[in-house]
Amino acid sequence: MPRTVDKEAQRRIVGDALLGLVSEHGLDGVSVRTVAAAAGKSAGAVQKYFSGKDDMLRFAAELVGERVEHRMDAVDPEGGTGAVLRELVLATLPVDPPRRAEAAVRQAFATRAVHHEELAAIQRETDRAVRAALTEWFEELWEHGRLEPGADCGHLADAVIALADGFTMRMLYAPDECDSLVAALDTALARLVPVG
Amino acid sequence: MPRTVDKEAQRRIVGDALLGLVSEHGLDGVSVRTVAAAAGKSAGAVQKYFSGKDDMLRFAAELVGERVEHRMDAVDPEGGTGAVLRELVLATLPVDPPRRAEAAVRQAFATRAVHHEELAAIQRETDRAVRAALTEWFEELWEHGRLEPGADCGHLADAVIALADGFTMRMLYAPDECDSLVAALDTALARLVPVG
DNA sequence: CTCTATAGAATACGACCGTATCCTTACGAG
DNA sequence: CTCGTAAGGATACGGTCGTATTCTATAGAG
Repeated sequence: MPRTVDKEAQRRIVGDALLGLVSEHGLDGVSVRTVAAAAGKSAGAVQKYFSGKDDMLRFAAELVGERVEHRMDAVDPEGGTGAVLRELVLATLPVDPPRRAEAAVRQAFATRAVHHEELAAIQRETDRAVRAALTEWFEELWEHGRLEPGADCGHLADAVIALADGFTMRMLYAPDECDSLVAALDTALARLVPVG
Repeated sequence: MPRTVDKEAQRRIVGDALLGLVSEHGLDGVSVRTVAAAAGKSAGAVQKYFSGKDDMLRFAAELVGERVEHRMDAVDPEGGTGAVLRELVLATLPVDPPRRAEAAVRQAFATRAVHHEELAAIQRETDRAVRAALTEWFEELWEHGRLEPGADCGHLADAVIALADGFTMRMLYAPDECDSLVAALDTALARLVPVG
């Protein structure tokens, strides 16, 4: 067998370049050629790694999912119950350049998913994982009596996710209101999840 | 002076066609030609009404803003305080085909606004109006003692908007979870805004 | 070393894009 | 009625898109 190369590693490099491009210019700035250039490769090269643009987008969307879950796992360290939840949500909010870049990417893919069933399935899978983790976290709180008896942990998780996504969207196109919005988030979380 | 025509009316017709196209295929499905076809006109005709595609998008974005405010004004009739707030939020959620179409359009423009300052300004203006109305509504509640004394009406409005936007986004790419998400919204609203 | 299959670049092709430029038609002022 | 002007259709142009195809060079098996 002749010359070979780690295809999965190359796909990851190209996927990273694609996500960088999306964070800067949205999905509209993504073409096979611009992605290849951003990855330091020729357009012909990326054609060897992906069967087409759709394959590229699907791969990148899964990369985004991985990153979200990884970012939430990284918060886990304990602290005040309310503070941990706050950090859990802030981890995904566009409050600094790197988080803003990632949030812009998530929003771009979520919007494309509205009319793209394959991407929608990936979005739903990511949501399912995040929701499961959050629900489990709430259930632990509940078992320790730090949550009122009647609380529905699943609904609570959905509400926190929606709150995070909603604030994310607004912060993305209104960066100046970021501080005020974080304050609003804090009061909302305090009301939604009254830490025992 | 020769033959004339109501330009603003024509702009509105073309804008409507554009929004219909966006609701079906996203902003990617929008080109001067496709919009013209959807409006039953030739591509050359719409060029007489708009200075370019950007002008067209800007006009359509303002149309969306008008519709949102109009839709919220239409809810106003009184009822149980909690029920009114619920209806106010549900009015913008994609719970049936027409509302889904409008929500998809809003999300598409919000996402483009992330990298398009002109559209972002329009989004912020719409948000400002909605937030002001909601804040005023909360302040009335507060003055009637139906809200706890320390409540920050502005922050509450921001939280409700974020909640609505977040649930909207998720419902758009996960329509099957719609019922469950509405249930989560109800519990979230009950906790966020404890109706006296 | 030789040969072959692959990496990767370059190029080609047809489609669609936004916009500019005609051209024909028909209304309305004089 | 006549004529200038706006309406609106048709077409042209340069550019970019996704993808298919072609070519060269190189790494590894024998």
